[in-house]
Amino acid sequence: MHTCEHCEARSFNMCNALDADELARLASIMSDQRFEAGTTFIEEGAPADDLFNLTSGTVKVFKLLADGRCQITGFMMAGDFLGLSRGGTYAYSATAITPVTCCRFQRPQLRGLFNELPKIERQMLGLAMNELMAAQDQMVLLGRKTARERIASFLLSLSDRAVRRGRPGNPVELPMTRGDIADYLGLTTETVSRTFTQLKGEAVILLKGNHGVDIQDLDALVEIAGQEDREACFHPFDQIA
Amino acid sequence: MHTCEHCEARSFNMCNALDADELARLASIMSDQRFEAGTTFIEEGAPADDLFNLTSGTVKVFKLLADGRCQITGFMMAGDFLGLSRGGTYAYSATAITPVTCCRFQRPQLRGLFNELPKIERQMLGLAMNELMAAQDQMVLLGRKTARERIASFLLSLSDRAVRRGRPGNPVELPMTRGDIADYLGLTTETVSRTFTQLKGEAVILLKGNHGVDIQDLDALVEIAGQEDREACFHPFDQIA
DNA sequence: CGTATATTTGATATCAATCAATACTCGTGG
DNA sequence: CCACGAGTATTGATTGATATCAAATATACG
Repeated sequence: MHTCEHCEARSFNMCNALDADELARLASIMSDQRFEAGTTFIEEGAPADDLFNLTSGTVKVFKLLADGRCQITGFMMAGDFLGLSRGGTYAYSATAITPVTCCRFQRPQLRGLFNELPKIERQMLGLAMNELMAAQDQMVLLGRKTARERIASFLLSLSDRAVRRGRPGNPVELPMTRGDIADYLGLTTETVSRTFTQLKGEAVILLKGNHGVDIQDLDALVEIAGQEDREACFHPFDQIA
Repeated sequence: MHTCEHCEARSFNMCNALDADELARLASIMSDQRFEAGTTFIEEGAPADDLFNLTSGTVKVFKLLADGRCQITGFMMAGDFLGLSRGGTYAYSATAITPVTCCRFQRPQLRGLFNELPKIERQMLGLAMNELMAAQDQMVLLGRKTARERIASFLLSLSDRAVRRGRPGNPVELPMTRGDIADYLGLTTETVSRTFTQLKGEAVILLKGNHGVDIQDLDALVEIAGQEDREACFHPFDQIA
């Protein structure tokens, strides 16, 4: 019997809003899946047959322009949903940047479940609202922040996210490459690297190899980021009604 | 009796998914409201007591940084919802840029209605998904497009939106100022102006005073925008399941 | 009409992109 | 265990797109 032991306790996800029967019903229509690092398992424009709920690992969600320019719209982790579609085709591409495990739902079956369990719909609405607010923060970052502010905001948001998931907020783990960070923040690899170096020189951070950052002066980092409200997750109702 | 005669027929909104009884129930908890141009009726951080559904006019939704930098995250029109909150306070500010009429819902009452009419929840989920996809397109624009591409994309998206609302797609109406456009596209007033002038010089557009643009060469504009998929609105289920 | 506001246009500055090496990391096999 | 190599990151020099600063027009509104 498939329960949700793999859904991390603090993660804001579908499972923790359902009772045992409902979980069983949910489990009956989902299958576990695993992707190697580097696997692109959702391609923008392809038929959107499945919906995924990550249980471990990190995924980059991105859109490409015709000439290859890439904008990463988010890094997805355990608890996050993937597979938003527009007119039956995926609205973005998704690539595993670490090995990933997830639950796969087939759309027709999920459709039925939605009618059976309105709770799930509410939960999804809450998740969508959270994503929407994160998207708005990212628009502020991309439209109006300097490279320095972007990097500081990024580190803080990764740290907050780790804490929310019950992990230490420091040091910050960076499973993605500098290029991925650049594609997420609307910068280039070189600018990301230079900015890290600069913050290191000011003793605000310490680089732990290529995939870790130790925050040495949190106050300074918050100051640099331009202290917008730190992100938080609430019950769906908080956002809508 | 309050019906939805003011909800524009082609607009993707709550009312057209409900039957007469449900509409009446909805009407019973909402009140009409009007705002003059220039009125800021939602302030980021203020207690989020109300939710608004626009019936006419245009509203800019924005976030401010501490030093006054502004990012407009969207222009809202008839059918759109306003009042997203985070922990009981509004997540953004909203200012009418033309005279605006809207329906106001008080949260506690709306909360009850949600439990009564799950349809509304599904409709809201669909709206949220559409907004999320628009937000992702905007991230691509802000993170990776040139000023020229941003202006072209903006004009096309306003045109599409007008068509979807049953209005002519050309000429494009621009109720907002150059400064608003700049704050939406992550540019400055001057760059917006220069880019309009440039496109006019290439006979791609024709400026009709300060608040109108005639698209003279649609193909060229699409080409400049970098032809991502044109936006479209679908049934909520299309996006989720 | 005249005044305030919004827009356009011009000159210059600047931040980040680009182009170009160099250095580091990490996995692999000798 | 170390050397190699491919990918990844850093650093440097220069360019370039857009911001900034500064007038000059145009538009809208009382």
